[in-house]
Amino acid sequence: MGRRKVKHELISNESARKVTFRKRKAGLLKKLDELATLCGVFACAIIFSSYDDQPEIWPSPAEALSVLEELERSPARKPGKYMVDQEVFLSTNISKLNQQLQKQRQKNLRLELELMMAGCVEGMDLHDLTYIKNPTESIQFLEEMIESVTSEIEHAEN
Amino acid sequence: MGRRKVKHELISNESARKVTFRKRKAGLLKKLDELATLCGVFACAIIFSSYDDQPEIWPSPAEALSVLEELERSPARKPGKYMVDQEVFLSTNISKLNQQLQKQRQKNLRLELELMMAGCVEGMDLHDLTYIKNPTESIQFLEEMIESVTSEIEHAEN
DNA sequence: CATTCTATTGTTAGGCT
DNA sequence: TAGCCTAACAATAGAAT
Repeated sequence: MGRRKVKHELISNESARKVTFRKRKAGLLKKLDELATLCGVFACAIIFSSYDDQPEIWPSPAEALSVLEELERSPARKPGKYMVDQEVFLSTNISKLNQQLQKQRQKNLRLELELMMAGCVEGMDLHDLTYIKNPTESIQFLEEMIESVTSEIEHAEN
Repeated sequence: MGRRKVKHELISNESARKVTFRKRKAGLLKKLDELATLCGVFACAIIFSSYDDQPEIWPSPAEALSVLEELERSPARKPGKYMVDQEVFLSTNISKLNQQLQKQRQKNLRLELELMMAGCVEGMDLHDLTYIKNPTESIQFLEEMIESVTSEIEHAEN
C-alpha cells in the first residue's frame, strides 16, 4: 500500500529505508497489540536495528518474559506418527532429536531474554522506567525470577 | 479494515475470535517478514495461543535465537543508577546466566548437528546447514558425535 | 531530518461455499 | 470447520512542507 508497490528486498536508499522502518515498525507493533487484545493471546516481539539505540521490545520486557514463561507451560507435543518402512528407527530418533532441540531452543530463548532483562535493570535510566509502572514490585519480580532461574539451572542436568 | 470496524477489545464470540486470530497472525508474520527484509533488521516474534498446539515462533527458533544473540552484542548500556548492593546481586546472577547460556548454546549446537546428520540420511537439503555458524567447532562436535550419537540417543529422555 | 498529506495498495470482517 | 470472496477499512510510499 502506498503510492507504489515495493519489491520484497532491502531498500537500497538509506534514508528511504530508515523512514520505511519507522513507519512499518509502528504499524507492526500496532498490529501486534491488536492481535493480543482482540484474540486474548500472549505475544512478544523484539526488533533489533541500527536505527534505534535500544532494541524494540513489545510489550514491556517484563511482559515479554511472561510470554516465554507461558511457552514453558505449553502443552506436550503429540506423539509423532511413526513411519512404517525400513526407516522407522531413524525417523524415531529424528523425532526425539527434534523434540529435544525444540526444548533447548525454548530454554535458550528464555535465558537470552532473562539475561537481557537483567541487563536492562543494570543500566536502567529514568527513561527506561517508563517500562515499569511499579519499580519496587518490578525489582521484586526480577529477584524472584533470577532465583527461580538459578535453581532451574542447577537442576538442569540433561 | 473489513466490512466493519472492530472495537479494541477481546472478541467475545469464540469462533469469530479464532478466525480473526488465524487471519491476523498470518498478516502479522507477513508484515514482520517484510520489515526484516525491506529494512535489513533482525526481528523475532513469539505468539502463544490456545489455538495452536505449538507456539508460533518467527522466524525459525534458531533464527529467533540469533536476534537475541544480537541483543547481547548491542552497545553497552549506561551505568546503573541503582544501589550498589542491588547491582552486585544482579551482576552476579547475570554472570551465572551468561555461563549457563554458553552451555545451552553448546548443547543446542550439538543437537542441531545430530539432527542434521540424521536428516542427511533421509535427505536434508543444504539450506539446513545455515543453522551452523562455526564450521571448525562443528567438525569437532561431529567427530565426537560419531562415536557417541547412538548412546546419546538411547539416553535422550529429556 | 521529521511530519503531514493523500493516492494507492494491502489487510481483513463478514458472508458464502 | 476451513477456505475463498470482496466490500470496506487501514497502512503506507512518495510528495509536499
